[in-house]
Amino acid sequence: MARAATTSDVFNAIAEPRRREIICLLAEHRACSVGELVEAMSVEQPAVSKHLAVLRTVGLVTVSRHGKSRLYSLKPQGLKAIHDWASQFEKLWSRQLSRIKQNAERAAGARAS
Amino acid sequence: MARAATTSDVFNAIAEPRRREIICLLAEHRACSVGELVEAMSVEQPAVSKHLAVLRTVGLVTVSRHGKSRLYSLKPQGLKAIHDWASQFEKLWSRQLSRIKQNAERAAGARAS
DNA sequence: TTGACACATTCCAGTATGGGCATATAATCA
DNA sequence: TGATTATATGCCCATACTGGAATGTGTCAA
Repeated sequence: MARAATTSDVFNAIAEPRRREIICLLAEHRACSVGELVEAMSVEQPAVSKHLAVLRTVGLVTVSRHGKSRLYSLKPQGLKAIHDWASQFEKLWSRQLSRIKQNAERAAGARAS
Repeated sequence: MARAATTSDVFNAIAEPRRREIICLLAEHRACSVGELVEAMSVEQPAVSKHLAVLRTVGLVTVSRHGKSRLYSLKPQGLKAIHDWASQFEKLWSRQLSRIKQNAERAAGARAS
């Protein structure tokens, strides 16, 4: 079997750095045309269009036509899925972080005494 | 240019479903040997070892030798990075969700009157 | 209708993947 | 030491990806 399709789910879709960049740009500005994205990123137009197609098929963006151009906007619910998945492990990293902190404080105390 | 390496960052590493499964298993049990993972998942041992190698290179797991077997355990900080990235968009999806809810309530009110 | 513009799509090349299989390596035991 | 167990690694194949170049498609203006 080969690597899963980028369009198979949100996890695969956001693995690509350019697509995460697009997501950030769409989050900052309410909606962007393809041309605006091309200008903001340093990527050729066909590449941007392809990335947008991936994001569209996994439901992370929507399109609307406005004259000659198309406006893409973010559909953030898909990102919530990622967030929820990671939240599963929140206790683990906070516990670990507090342990690291405790160790550091204990070490500092030992040095002071 | 080709697709980014699975080992290039945490986002690419967790794109693969088996690797997410391994992460969940390691979160449930404190630590697992390769054999335990092989048994829990329905994947051959070499495949599991390769997935673990990917997770190791991106820093999501650590290994320790215990006799003949090796115990893998989760290093959850890497997952915090994912969580933090997604948190960036939290306002957007909560806003959208409340809007959807409002619309639903308004529609229900219109039907009632 | 023709031309120009904004995007989308197709084809190509180079690369890397994930699983299966065989095999190498490390550690324990008789 | 030799055998066995527990993993890791190397090789192969089919698959899929990303970017570039060229081309198709839809919309607007004159």
